[in-house]
Amino acid sequence: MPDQNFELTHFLPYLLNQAAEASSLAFQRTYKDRYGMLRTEWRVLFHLGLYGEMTASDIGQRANMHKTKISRAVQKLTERRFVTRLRGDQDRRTEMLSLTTQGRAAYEHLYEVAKAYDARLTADLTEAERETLKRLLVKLAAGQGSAG
Amino acid sequence: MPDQNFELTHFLPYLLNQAAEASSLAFQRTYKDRYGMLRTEWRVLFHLGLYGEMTASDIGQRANMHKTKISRAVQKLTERRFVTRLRGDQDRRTEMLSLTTQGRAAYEHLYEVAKAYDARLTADLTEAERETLKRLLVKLAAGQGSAG
DNA sequence: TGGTAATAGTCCTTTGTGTAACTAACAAGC
DNA sequence: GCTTGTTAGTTACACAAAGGACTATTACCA
Repeated sequence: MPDQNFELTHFLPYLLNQAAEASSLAFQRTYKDRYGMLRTEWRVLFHLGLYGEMTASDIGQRANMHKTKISRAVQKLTERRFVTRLRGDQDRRTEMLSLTTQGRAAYEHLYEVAKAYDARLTADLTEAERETLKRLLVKLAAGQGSAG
Repeated sequence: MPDQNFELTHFLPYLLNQAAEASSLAFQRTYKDRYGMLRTEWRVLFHLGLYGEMTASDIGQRANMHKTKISRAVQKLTERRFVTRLRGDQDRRTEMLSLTTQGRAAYEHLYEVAKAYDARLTADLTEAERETLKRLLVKLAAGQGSAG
């Protein structure tokens, strides 16, 4: 019989999933209801908004997203006139992605929404806690501890 | 133009998702490769292992899982002889779920694996960090800050 | 006891994801 | 300039997830 000092609610992957799901579920509405976006599309939009023009692969590397996801997201965003694609001159396999005026407007709106939402989520935390939490999450998201 | 002091990598739902995905992906193998389980099935198994017999709805409440997910997970676990169902006497809509000998063996093995994995994930963290991280995640998973 | 509402659990349909195969373009070696 | 290998992005297919509609049973209440 396993010792009971290790609980399911102390198991990190489980906890992370629960927290991620809970926080994403509520936030999803902000971009789904108004812009009909999926999470993948939201991510692409934000990458272009925050970091400027880039190609699909660039986004893939930064966001740790598979290229098929991005391909589909870009397709949707293009259909909805949020993003334009421009074939590269030197390398004609690549497409440079950028926001349209409409896309930028959506991004800027959603940016404020995200910022407010994040602030609300962490409102109860001390500054130190907030800093610790985010630092550790970044670490886990990247190489995850000594598991690397 | 939004101010740049709010980055995507500081946005809590995004971070949580990245960390959850990264940590779950690696861990998945431990139960998928050997027992052919999905995450939902793993969760059901662990609930029964940790907290004893209970019904599908009980698990749903504890794990914050939709009943259809549980229904399917239980079906699979039953097929594989990890779980048995016993129709309730008083209320014949309910089914009491419990682990078979084989199910308990799988649980006990996976329990140790989970414990070791969790320890490895948090190996780089100080005791204080570990405690803070988990406490905040529990909070976020439940009511999420002041978002009510 | 007959009617309405609520609950446990399943089924079905739609949507999203991951993988592998594919096309097109480029790069290198010979 | 051909062959071989690599990379960017798309497409196709199989698998997993999410939700609503459905069935069966129970609870409430006149």
